Amino acid sequence: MDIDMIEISKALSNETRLNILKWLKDPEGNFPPQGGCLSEPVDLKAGVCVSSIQAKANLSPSTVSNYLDTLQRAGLLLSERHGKWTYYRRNEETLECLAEYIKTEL
Amino acid sequence: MDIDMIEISKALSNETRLNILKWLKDPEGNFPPQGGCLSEPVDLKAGVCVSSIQAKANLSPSTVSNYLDTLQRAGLLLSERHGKWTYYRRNEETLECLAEYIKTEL
DNA sequence: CACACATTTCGGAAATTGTCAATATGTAAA
DNA sequence: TTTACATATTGACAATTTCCGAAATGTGTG
Repeated sequence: MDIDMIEISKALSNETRLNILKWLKDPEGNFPPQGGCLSEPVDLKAGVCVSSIQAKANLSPSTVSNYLDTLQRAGLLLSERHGKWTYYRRNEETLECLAEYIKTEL
Repeated sequence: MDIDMIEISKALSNETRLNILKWLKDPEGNFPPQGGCLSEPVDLKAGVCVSSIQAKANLSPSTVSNYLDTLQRAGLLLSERHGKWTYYRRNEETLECLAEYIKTEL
């Protein structure tokens, strides 16, 4: 796993994006149940849908969609589409690598 | 010690600034001896002067001066003036806090 | 198929950043 | 004090980023 430190730093240098990452650390505590796709085994383990994040961030859907894309391109989030919804969750692996990179490489 | 994650991320989201931080991890290996102030006990422990960093970064003095200021305001570098020279060195404390913050808070 | 809804993409205005040359400041040496 | 050099600040302009509304795309439902 290699870290693109520039992309990651850019992704982290915005308060809302930083908050999204923190919120997703505790989806049950920060978001309503994700009941969108009842027939699929989609629960909070799969992540949180864009509209829930958008409601909490209080920004336009397009902005939030962009932010999530930025975070995903940096490798900090993973997404999974189920029906109409895209569920985003943290990519803990990258977060761990990032902490390790800062400790050893930077 | 509290971490301003946004300021730090902005400071890190530039290749040259990232390189400066890495270069300063091994001043002896990356820079010539800093002999500017012979009467003072200034060696590489105090850091590396702006012109040495500027030569290595291959950017204008003003740009490098700016970058160093950005890194210092983010708490990632410390500076010490000795005579005509300003010596910059890493602030290991902040780097450690940053790794810790990412591991536990983010 | 046609509709409604979740999300993404596009286009653009405003704000920020990158970078330099020119200028200013601080300090040592002559 | 005059000069020379190291660094910092300022002003300018290009490039990038932020953020929105509008339009486009994808998908389940009637």
